[in-house]
Amino acid sequence: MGTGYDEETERWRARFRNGCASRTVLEVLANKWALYVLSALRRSGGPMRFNDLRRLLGDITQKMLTQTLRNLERDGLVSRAVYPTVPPRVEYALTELGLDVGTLTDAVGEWAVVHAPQIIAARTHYDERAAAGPLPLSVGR
Amino acid sequence: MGTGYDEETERWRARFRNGCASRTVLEVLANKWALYVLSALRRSGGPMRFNDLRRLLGDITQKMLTQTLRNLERDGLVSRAVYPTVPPRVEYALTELGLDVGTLTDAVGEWAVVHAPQIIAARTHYDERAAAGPLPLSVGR
DNA sequence: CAGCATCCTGAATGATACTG
DNA sequence: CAGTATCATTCAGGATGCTG
Repeated sequence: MGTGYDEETERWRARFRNGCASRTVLEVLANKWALYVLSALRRSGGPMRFNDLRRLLGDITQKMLTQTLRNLERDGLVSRAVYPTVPPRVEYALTELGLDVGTLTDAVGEWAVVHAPQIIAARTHYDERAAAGPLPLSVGR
Repeated sequence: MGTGYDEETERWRARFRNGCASRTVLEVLANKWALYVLSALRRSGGPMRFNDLRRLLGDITQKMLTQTLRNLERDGLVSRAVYPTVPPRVEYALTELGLDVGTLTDAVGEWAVVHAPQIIAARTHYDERAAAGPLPLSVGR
């Protein structure tokens, strides 16, 4: 009301005000290790123990693996089962939702394999021009 | 070599060592304003000026809009055209790559609309249980 | 084995003021 | 109009050491 925009624009803005569903999902997947953990669990096809994941991922710290797993559990993508044995046994697995997100990460992966090289190339190109200094006078640089 | 994993696992790890294409793409899209700027430019269907974007996005600061546009330009998703008039006129538009990424953000959006509510619900559920304190003795909490 | 607690660094985001 | 510059804040990520 009173923003000076037409109805359709107002609707567009309403959809994109913070809380947009896409950003919720992107924030989940953009965590540094989330994609790797999800992928590892997908690949195993069943539950994995903490140190199995840790070894498979190689250079992740315990803290980050714990944190990533907690977040994924909180978001309902991963389940955590504790068996009160000695030594302790904790198994992580994908939930239905976690399995389903695989369809999305696959889509991202397919797009990425094709286009990420173009993004990298664009960056290199941009950085080279930037290093060459500002252009003297240009239209549509 | 010498990590104790079989060939197939080694190949999996190689793909997911830092530099995985999916993460490059996710890092681009996960910036707080990237999705909104891309969406605004898509919606307009043509070039938009700096302050048009600023007004449309509402609560973005100049700094963040500038930074987001520079990043998107660097990544080859947005083009920047400067017209040396008085007052200055700068137009931003989607490149071919920027237009193409729309197919991906659409996919994210479709998945998100269906599943983001489940993620939100899982969080609420998790937080409620956490607030209730640790469970006394549980298997597979 | 599967973690938790602590401390630290750099990057992302933002508020504010100034400028060609 | 379309920025740049500076300062403050927050937080993700990580190194290290300890524990039920």
